[in-house]
Amino acid sequence: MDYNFNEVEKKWQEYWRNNNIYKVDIDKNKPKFYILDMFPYPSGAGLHVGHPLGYIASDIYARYKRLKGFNVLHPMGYDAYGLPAEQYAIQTGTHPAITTEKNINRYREQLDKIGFCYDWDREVRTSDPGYYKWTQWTFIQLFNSYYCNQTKKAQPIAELVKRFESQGTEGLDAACSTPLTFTAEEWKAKSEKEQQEILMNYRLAYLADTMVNWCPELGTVLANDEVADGLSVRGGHPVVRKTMKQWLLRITAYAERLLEGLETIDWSESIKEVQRNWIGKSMGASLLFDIADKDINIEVFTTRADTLFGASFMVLAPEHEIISTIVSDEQRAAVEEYVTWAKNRSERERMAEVKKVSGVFTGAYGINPFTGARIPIWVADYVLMGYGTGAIMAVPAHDSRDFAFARHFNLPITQVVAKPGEEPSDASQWTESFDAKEGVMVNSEFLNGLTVKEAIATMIAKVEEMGIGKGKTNYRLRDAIFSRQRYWGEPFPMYYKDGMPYALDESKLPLELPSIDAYKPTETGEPPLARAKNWATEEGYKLETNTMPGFAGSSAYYLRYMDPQNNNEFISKEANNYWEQVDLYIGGAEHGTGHLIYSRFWNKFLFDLGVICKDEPFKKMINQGMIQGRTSFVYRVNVQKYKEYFANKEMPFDVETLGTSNLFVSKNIEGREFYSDPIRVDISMVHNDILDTEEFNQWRDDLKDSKFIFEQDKEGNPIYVCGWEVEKMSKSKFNVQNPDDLVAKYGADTLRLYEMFLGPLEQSKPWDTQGIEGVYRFIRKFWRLYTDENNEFSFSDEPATKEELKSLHKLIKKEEDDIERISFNTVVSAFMICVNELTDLKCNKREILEPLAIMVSPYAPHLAEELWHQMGHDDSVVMQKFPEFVESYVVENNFTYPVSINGKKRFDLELPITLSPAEIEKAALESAEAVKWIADKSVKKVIVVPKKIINIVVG
RNA sequence: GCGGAUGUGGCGUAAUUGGUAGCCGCGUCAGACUUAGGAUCUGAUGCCGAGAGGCGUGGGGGUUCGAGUCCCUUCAUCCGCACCA
Repeated sequence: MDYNFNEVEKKWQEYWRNNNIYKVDIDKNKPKFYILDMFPYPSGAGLHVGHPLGYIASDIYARYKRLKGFNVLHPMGYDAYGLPAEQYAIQTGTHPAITTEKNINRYREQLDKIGFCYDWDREVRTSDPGYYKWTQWTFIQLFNSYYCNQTKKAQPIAELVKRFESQGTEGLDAACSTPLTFTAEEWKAKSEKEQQEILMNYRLAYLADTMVNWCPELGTVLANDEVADGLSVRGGHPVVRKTMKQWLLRITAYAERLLEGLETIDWSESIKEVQRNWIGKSMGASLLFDIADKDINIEVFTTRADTLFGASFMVLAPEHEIISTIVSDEQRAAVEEYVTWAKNRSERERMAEVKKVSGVFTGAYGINPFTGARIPIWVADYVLMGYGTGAIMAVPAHDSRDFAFARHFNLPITQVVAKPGEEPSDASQWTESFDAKEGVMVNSEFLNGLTVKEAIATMIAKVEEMGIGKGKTNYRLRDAIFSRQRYWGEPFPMYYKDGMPYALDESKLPLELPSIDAYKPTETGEPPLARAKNWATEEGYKLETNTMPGFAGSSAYYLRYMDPQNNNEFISKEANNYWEQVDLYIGGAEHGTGHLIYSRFWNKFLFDLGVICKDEPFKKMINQGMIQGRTSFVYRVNVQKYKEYFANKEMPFDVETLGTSNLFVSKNIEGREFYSDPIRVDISMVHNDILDTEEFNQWRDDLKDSKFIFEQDKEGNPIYVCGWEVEKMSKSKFNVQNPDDLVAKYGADTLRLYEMFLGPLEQSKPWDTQGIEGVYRFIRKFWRLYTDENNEFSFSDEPATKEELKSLHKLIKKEEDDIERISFNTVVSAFMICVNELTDLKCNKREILEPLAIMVSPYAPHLAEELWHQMGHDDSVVMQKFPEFVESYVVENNFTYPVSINGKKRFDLELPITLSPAEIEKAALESAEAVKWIADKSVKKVIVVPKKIINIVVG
């Protein structure tokens, strides 16, 4: 009988809970450390081994920091609003709160079994009224704020009103939907409703008609990051474009700060790049083109102002409002047809046909402001209304899309940039455009001879001087659509009066989610909340029936953990000033353009309000990789293919007599890949890639008479060998590793260690079902260090030997070095080495084993706690201090140098560690081995790297 | 197309950051204890070679006394964005 992890783990989990070991409070005598996991959405499927990977890593880091004397905040909670519970509610009528509660309890049970050190007193749930009160509160603040581009921060909308009253829009530079100009008098003359409409143009949370991603299947709109390839990310339902009145958050106001802030935080380069792309800053110019024979002009945006002389046509997005004004009578019918066609195409169709060129001529012409040339204006859906001005000047010679368009419709192509080192050529003969921003300008009047970079600057200066354009920065980032036509989400704290939205008084918060009789839209197509009885204020004004999206509740949850029970303010100054921000955030990289950018935006807004003290929410972030499944396959013989394959050959087995429906052939039987179909098989029936055929027969009714063509192992025994592939872990692929099963079989500590041992945290890797045995052996070996052959604890109080100390000190150094690099797999290796060494040394000394138990406690907390108590301590190992690094972990006084002759290692030389480089060199050259190797050659050079290597160059 | 990574034994990986490549583990092989082993323990295990020795970090080139690590080039795989003017 050796280590009984079941008993031990249960005992200490109870002890930790009963003694509130992991409770944390503000303690100004200690430095703080805030380490956070992305909180999970509690789905019905429970956890698989991939989920706890990041949690285990953060738990180890949190425990380590605590041993190092930090006051560690390490909380956990639930992102409780989500579509699955609501879909389930629609189907079954079960209130999503009930489903969610059930799932949360299951999650909690699973998490507890792994032995995390969360302070559960700080748990938050986004669907708790006490929590979403502050989500609603933040929304009201957004509604009541505008963004001043001069002070570069959010300011109260009341200040804007005062400004309008005294000076109108004079001198105003604020983020807005459409630039407006009016005087103070004009403002005062407007009705209340008109004024509210104007303010809506500036609010950070505003209501507007927008093109949205409408998902008919889900009955709601989705944000851009919730749509991929024209399908909803959750559920994979088709998404169409549609204009609807929606709440939006003016995140675009913060584009520049979101971009700049990336420089100040310690995130992976790849995720920063994802965010930079998403923000998509590009600097260019906006230019005005007059329209021939009309008294209007069109504004275009370009990053290539230098190529203006090469603009041979213009293109408008199909949604561009000027189209109907400029279109000629002859072209009107064709244009209208095209616009209608373009508008009705789904996102998916559009994406699938990106390469297909389509468009129509409007019959109108723009005027090149420099040459006066008339250039035709076209409408085409490759120009997007949502970016820039929805209109472009097309320069086919230097833009591949314009080039394709010009080729298709036979429009002129004019070269204006000469490739570096080449003479200009006839652009109409080109097979592709020259898009690079290099080379020298040609055919461009005053720009000729300038480089592209110079030409851009010169052109912008010129158009600014002429008053027909100006330098301008554009962002790809769009305002975030914030309305969802669903039930299971935060209600907006807004009501409607005279058709305009107003915020509820803050004292009315939280506005609780009402009960309704069914969770789907009303017959008239209104959102589910319209079903609620008396969904109106006390005065009888109608309340908003949309709810907030999933990212609302997750955008500032990390702040609430600092002060989770505070019912009077979002977060107290005291709590925020102490905990400041998240020091280490661990979670998946898939939230790069969603949660992680919305959080940064909310954080910056709350910072502007003065509610919090840090401008960025997450100082350092680690993105853990995904754990993939390793799917096993069996191969079912396809009789037809089999007969075809062996048509002219002798058949190795007779399919007719063996039966034709469930005949499986082992992986390495010759020709198998040509006549069999792979079928996924549950990994629980496969050991070391060998199928347990009896279990397989009992797996499903339709397989109970299966027959097998075996291959032979080395001893000639018949075995059925399965194939395998790395895939996403999922129930339908029969490759799910359930943490509960693993905990039951090997214990939580083994699971924790093994998840870390699997490889670098940030890398995606398949779950290797066999490797866990090795870690399990290590755990038991560790246990045996502390126990004798009768499984009794026994320790010696003798002083440790140099060798034993060296082993321990090496481990301390390794653990301290690697944990800061979040390289836990190498630390686990170091533990294994140390335990192997100490086992060989038969070490049972207290002096070694006590610090060792403390050191292992972040990784295997249950085992460590048991050992600690068995050594006679009353307090928890969690509360101990990490052993100090002993500088002289190299205990010997000698150092062994590898000596190389001409870069080739020849022998080892042992020298005192105290020698200077010159002395080392001298000793090396005089050594007997060196003399032998150098022989008659002359020594040209000696390279000495102290404590590393000696290299002698001879010739 | 643009951007970000990553390439090391049969497999997962390591390498003191430019200094003896392959630590630790899996798998495999051999041995011990066993009626037995999907148990436990011990040893071996990069490749070629009987051996001495040779070859080895995707390929090619370079810098260096010395390169998995730095530079150039090329190939392959994965991920993200994508008609963004």
